[in-house]
Amino acid sequence: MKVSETAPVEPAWHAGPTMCSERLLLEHITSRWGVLILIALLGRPYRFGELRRAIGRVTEKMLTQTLQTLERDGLVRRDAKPVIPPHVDYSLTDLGREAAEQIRALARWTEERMPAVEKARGGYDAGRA
Amino acid sequence: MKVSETAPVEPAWHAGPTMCSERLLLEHITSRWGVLILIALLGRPYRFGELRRAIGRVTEKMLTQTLQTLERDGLVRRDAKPVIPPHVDYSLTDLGREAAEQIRALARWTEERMPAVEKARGGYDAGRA
DNA sequence: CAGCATCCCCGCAGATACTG
DNA sequence: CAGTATCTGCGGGGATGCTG
Repeated sequence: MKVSETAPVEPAWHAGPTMCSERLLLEHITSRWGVLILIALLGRPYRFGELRRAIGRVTEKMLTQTLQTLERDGLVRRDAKPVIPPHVDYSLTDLGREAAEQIRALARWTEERMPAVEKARGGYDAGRA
Repeated sequence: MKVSETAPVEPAWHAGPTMCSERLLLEHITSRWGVLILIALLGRPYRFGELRRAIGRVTEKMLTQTLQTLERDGLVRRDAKPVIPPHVDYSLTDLGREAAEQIRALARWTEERMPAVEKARGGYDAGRA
């Protein structure tokens, strides 16, 4: 889908067993843990365990998985220092910083507009009861 | 999570059986069909079937479901005219327009940066083979 | 410390059929 | 035309255990 044109929406941008790569990238960025990782790294680089504690309630598996996905997309840089015990730093690439800033803006927007949304939800639910 | 502060990331913003409402809102906006609906409606109002055809490959169920979610969040306005056959118009609220513009910006960003991302993916995959 | 390998569950998307 | 209702699968994500 060329979102540069507003409408009509070109099909096949999105779904199916073969989801297109743009849609996949968007999926990665806006994913549950992707959002939090990007925003955290916008502050400063983090080590693995440190990031885990900072985010909270994320399993090692999901953190690893998401970090790998973001690294593969070129958004996160993985810097493994060959020492014992292992020391791995994660930081944003320039590309990642761009993405992170956009997603942070969106996250902030949801915070700002949450009262309005909550009100709308209340009204909607009331109209059905 | 207060994303206004960059780090550390406050836990419990996100996951669990009880996902917080901000996170839910973000989920709705960035969802598979949510993105496409918002972007389409940014162009002009649509009728149900018209929207269905414009987006393509979306089942009635998912379109209905996503529209209801977005309506409940106060992003989409549903205008049902009491005629036979039924005639229902969907359009963006002011809140919805704000969200849609942000998501369109993000979608456009993914398009612009896709070459760089593809390149990064190639490099990453090459390094493992 | 920073992962990888497995198992397992339930939630959401798709398919299908029906209705005001 | 614009939905609702029900069934089913499959895979994302959590829990747990192991490793260099």
